[in-house]
Amino acid sequence: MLEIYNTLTNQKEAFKPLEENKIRMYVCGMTVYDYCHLGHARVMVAFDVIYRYFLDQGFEVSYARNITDIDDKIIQRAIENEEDFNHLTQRFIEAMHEDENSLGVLRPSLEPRATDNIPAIIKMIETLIEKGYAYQGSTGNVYYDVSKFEGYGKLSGRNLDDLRQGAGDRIRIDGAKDDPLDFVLWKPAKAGEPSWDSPWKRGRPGWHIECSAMSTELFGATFDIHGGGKDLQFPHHENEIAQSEACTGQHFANYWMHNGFIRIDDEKMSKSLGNFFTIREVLKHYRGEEIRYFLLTSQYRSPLNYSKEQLDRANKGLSRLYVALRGLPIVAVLKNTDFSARFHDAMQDDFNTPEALAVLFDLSRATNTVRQKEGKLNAAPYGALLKQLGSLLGVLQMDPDEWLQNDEHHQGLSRETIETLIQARLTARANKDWAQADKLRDELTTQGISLEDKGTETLWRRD
RNA sequence: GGCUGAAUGGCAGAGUGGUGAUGCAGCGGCUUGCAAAGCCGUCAACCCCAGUUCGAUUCUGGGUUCAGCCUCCA
Repeated sequence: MLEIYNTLTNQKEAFKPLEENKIRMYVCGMTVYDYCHLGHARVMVAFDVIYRYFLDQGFEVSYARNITDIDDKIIQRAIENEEDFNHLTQRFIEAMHEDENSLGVLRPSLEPRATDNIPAIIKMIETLIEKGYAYQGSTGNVYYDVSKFEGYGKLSGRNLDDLRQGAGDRIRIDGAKDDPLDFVLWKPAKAGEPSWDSPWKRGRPGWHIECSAMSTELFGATFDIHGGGKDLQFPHHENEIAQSEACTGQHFANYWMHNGFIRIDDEKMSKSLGNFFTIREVLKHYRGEEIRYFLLTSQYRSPLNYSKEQLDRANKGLSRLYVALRGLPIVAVLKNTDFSARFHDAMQDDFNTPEALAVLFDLSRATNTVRQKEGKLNAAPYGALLKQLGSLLGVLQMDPDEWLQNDEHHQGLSRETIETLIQARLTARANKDWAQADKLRDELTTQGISLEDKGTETLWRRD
């Protein structure tokens, strides 16, 4: 039975979709005014694994991950760059898709964009005004009146009094608002800013409303899963609930899933702290699959510290798994094993990927043992299972030799030179000229090439 | 101040009321011309103080420390 930790109730719950066999999942995606960093990579990969697992379990999955392509920061960045805002957002959407490809992330089934859904947004704001949940302030902004919504704070475990008290002087008292906690639904445009016609002033939507409008538009008033980074729990998701439930009068998402942060030196990685690494920066030194593996070494809700050492370990861990697969013929998968059972138990326990990876290592050991004792042919079904389970995590799908010989990041010897040196060494070995053979091997070792003698042939890999 | 969540071996990171995580690193062996890889074995942990229990790292209470949210953030 699949259990998911639900942030709404702060406990693991048995997962039951609204419609049998069908899952509707909405995840808050990127605001596209800059390159994605590792924090974004974590959301992408975490929900990608969840998506893959649901698909593997035979569900029909509608997975929507929105793109916020209009907001204050986008406008500001466009002005700084002297660039049309559509051009800016298009650039970073393309960059995002490149990053996703590098990480082996499947494209969500839907990628709704805020600017494509302005009519749905306006419609929802109108309904909120009609129902008395929203009002237009003196400056022309349309605000959501949090005091009208009874359940405000239920996702983040707060109440209005706590919030008002905790806010202190951090929240500016905007004269146009009835309550400092009210948030903006529609914002009038300044001259030259991107804007849309509306029943109010010409302007643009506030940040939270797009997700309410688009998820409701795509999935209806109630759907199965709503996800995103932990930092969106408040206020973004809290506000989404307020907007959607006030508008439709129905329960919004059933399961809320929030992934933990990436940290640098035990501190949250974030744009405001300036301590972030973009995905493409890290890709200069490590491969996408290494980054992906690194992200899977901790459960998605736990914090995860980024360091070079961790990425190096990811490389070693993956090498161990790929070594087990190396040279095995392609055959049918081993059936009904304890390994699959344990793997699925781990995944069904709120997507426990570290535990699932542990199973892959046990399985690789079994593969190696069988290979040593009974030969390649008998080991192959184990390898096939290893690769199949790996596919659920989005790893181990490359050709093992290609992975181990890693042509992506080296500045050393070419393949041709390596092969030539290996041939020369094989000749020396055949003549039992160990001094010459060792000299050639040392030469390769200093270039970061490890050799493995297997009978009459020699395998090599880059460290 | 309010609200969350954490504290596990040298490092990373799961999990459990009583024996195994797993990976990296270390140590011994098998294997190898010697290595590498692999296999076998091995070392080693559960923040502190009470309580519940035959037994607690795991449950309860208190404490300490850390991280996050309460302001844009994945």
